[in-house]
Amino acid sequence: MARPREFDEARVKEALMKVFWEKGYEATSMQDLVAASGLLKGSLYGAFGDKRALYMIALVHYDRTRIQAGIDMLTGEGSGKEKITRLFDSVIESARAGMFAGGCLLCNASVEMAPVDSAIENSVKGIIRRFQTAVRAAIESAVQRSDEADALSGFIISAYFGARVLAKAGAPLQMIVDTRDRCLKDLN
Amino acid sequence: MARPREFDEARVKEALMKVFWEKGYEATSMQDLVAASGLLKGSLYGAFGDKRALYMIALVHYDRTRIQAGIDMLTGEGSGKEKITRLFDSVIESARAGMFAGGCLLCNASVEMAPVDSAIENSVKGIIRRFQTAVRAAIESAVQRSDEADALSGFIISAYFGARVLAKAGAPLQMIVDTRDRCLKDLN
DNA sequence: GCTATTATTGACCAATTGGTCAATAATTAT
DNA sequence: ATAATTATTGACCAATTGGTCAATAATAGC
Repeated sequence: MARPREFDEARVKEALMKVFWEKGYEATSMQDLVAASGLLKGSLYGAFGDKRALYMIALVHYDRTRIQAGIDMLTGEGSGKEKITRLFDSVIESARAGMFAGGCLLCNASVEMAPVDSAIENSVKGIIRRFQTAVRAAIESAVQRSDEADALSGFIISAYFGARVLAKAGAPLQMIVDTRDRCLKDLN
Repeated sequence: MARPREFDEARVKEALMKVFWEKGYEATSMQDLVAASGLLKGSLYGAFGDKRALYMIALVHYDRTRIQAGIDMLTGEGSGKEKITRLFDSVIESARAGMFAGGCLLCNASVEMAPVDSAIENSVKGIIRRFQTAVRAAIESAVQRSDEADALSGFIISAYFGARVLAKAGAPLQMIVDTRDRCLKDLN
């Protein structure tokens, strides 16, 4: 009944996300998004909305791909200790690789956008909640008393976020390794 | 031999810092800095340099005031456990207060500026090093084997950064409390 | 008082910002 | 074929961006 879209929505979302991921919200211009997506400004507005809406879409896409991949890592097989190890090893790996300066979009959004955009804040909080729930489930069997899992999961999220920030700052890799090891200490 | 400055340098630096602290680099305009400092653009440029230089000055000022205050907390009297407690309690306190959205300028700079400005990156790394050294010194006597202090200090910095990010995102206060408690666990 | 030096001022700049819109194109249902 | 609907296009916009500069003002040394 109407003219069909010429672009692949998933591919465009991925492209938009990568720009915000690497540069942050404010440092990203509509020109950057136009260049990365292959769409023209008018099309971006027509299809998705303004810059804020694009950022929100990017965050949701990050959640559904990268965060979900992390949660899958925590949900798969292996002991709780192995799962948390994998989680931090992915940080170490990407820090070692260097190059891509994005870090973790969820962290970035927490620092840059959550304090100034309540819709983003709510979204970020929801993602953190889901993330923590997955961590809790992963360690529930790896901990002595199961009520420890609650507090431990919050703490692990903190350490994870901190490690991501340190990695982005270019701090010594050893700090991240130490963070991982300390998080694993009481797990089995 | 020349016309004297009409402004109080320390006061201006404090004002500049607060703007960058609250809004970040990109979201801060020269107009914001002009308004906050009371100086005109030309004076800011003449006295300090361009926007990047102003940010650097703000970061150094943050180091010499806020970070130093944190280090002083770690250097004063009390057990290692008490010192680390104080450190995290300051996060909890400012998270509870809400209102001021700045979080920790060092964290913010790690996320926003370190990856795109090598001068800032170096400065951030230096501050983190000093911070970690102070934490190590604070816990050296609070730990069983003194070689633990090395790894533990890196981990505590991670947890601290993570707590700051979670606080800024508006995550549940309980997560930060849990982070603190877990960091204190092996200290005495 | 004059000179040299530096600070302050505000007008000014090109470039870029996020965003709009009317014209055109490509569909489907009739 | 035509009408209705939606997508694409690129020119266009006012506002703001970071930054410059010549004129003026205030000081210290002579």
